[in-house]
Amino acid sequence: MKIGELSRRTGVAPRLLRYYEQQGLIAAARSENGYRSYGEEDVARVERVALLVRSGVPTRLVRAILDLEGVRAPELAAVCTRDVAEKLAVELLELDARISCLTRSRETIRGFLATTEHRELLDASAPTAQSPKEPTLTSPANS
DNA sequence: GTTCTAACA
DNA sequence: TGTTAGGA
Repeated sequence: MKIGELSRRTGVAPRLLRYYEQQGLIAAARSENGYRSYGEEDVARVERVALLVRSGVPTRLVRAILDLEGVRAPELAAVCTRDVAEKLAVELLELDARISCLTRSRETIRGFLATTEHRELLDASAPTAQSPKEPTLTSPANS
């Protein structure tokens, strides 16, 4: 499929799709006319990238995460440089800090809403709640 | 009409 | 990112 269709199916603007490609987050084959050509798998890939980015993960980390998932063989992981490992450890710390921050914010909001007369809005998919086409989270391991 | 690259405000 | 230019 071409970029237009991928854009419609993922809700990600063509402009952004090209940007993600520049950042090495997604790869696209090229057809004879020079147009980017995507496969079905790319739909999920893009949704995943988009979710990661929307979650506040810097593109540079998104790239790292995606690359890491590609390295399944323990033999390869074993050769991870000390330098690389230390950088990843730092990312992990920053990620934990953000998750904690977001978790506290969520509880604060949830707690407040539960106190109001609009508690029903806490029901997962409330009619008015805006949650259009949320991709079903991540692909690999996801709760 | 859709897509491409490059570049500016 | 939006958008415009100049092509294919």
